Amino acid sequence: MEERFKSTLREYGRSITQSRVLLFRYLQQRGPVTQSQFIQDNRAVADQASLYRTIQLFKLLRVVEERILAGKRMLELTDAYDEHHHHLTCTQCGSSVVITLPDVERRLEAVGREHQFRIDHHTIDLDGVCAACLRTAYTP
Amino acid sequence: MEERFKSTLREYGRSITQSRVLLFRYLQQRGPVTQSQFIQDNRAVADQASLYRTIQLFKLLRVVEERILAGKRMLELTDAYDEHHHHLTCTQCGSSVVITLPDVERRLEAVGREHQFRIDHHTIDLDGVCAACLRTAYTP
DNA sequence: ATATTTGCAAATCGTTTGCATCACC
DNA sequence: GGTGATGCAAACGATTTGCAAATAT
Repeated sequence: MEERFKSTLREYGRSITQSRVLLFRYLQQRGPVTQSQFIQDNRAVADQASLYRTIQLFKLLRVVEERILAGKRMLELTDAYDEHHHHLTCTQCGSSVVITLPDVERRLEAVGREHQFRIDHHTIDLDGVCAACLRTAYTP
Repeated sequence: MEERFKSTLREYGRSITQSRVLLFRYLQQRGPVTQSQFIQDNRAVADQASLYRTIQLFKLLRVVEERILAGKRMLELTDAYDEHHHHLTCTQCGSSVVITLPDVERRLEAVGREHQFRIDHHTIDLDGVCAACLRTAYTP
């Protein structure tokens, strides 16, 4: 997906700079991340101002999007730069399981058609408590 | 739902103040709203500091939650204080159609069980272009 | 060679806080 | 009457900006 990312930058006349590539790779490896975590983790990669500018650019080019997981606002690569997927997030430990839901998606397409909408994008995310946390929780 | 809201305040030893009730009603009428719009619209109801404190409290008590609709971060009453529903949001005109998806929800319950998660909450939102915008858009 | 991006420092914006006063129970 | 909530003004932190230097095309 890095190639597609570079093509996007080229396509819109943006430079393929070292820090942009590094930040893209960071997002690929890190998965969903809070904005503050993103800034913190990349202090060495670029100046704060540039980090904020990069987030803006990535949002503008739809390389990243915001998403609420277990009540927290996260940044994540969009489907075009990552496998399309959904999250099953544990509100106890914060862990996230990636899931795909092809059947649900087909159903949502149909719902869109029923309302004469052209569906461009959907969000489906689940919050709950994972098996591990359910096992280790306090029992009276 | 206002009664339930008041009970919640009572339950947690919080006062049922005039401004809290007014802000709750505002959210009921307004539906999803950006935080800045919320602040703007309620300058007359309470001081900025109180408005921010109210948002914090409402989030803490899970009266409101954040949600991303058509890429924008919105505040909205949670299901406990509003009918459980989902959004079909038009990215052109910003209009939002409320939909319910009982069959999809049943399916997601099952997905949770398959992963041994206890699902507490889910987010399903659709973005696209509504019939009206599709009709009125520029055609070459 | 030119255009874009970066770093730095300063400015700005939204949000939070302390404290005295006010409203609710 | 006592506790919790509010308004005000000041403080704070996160985000943005202008501009000169650096990097990419």
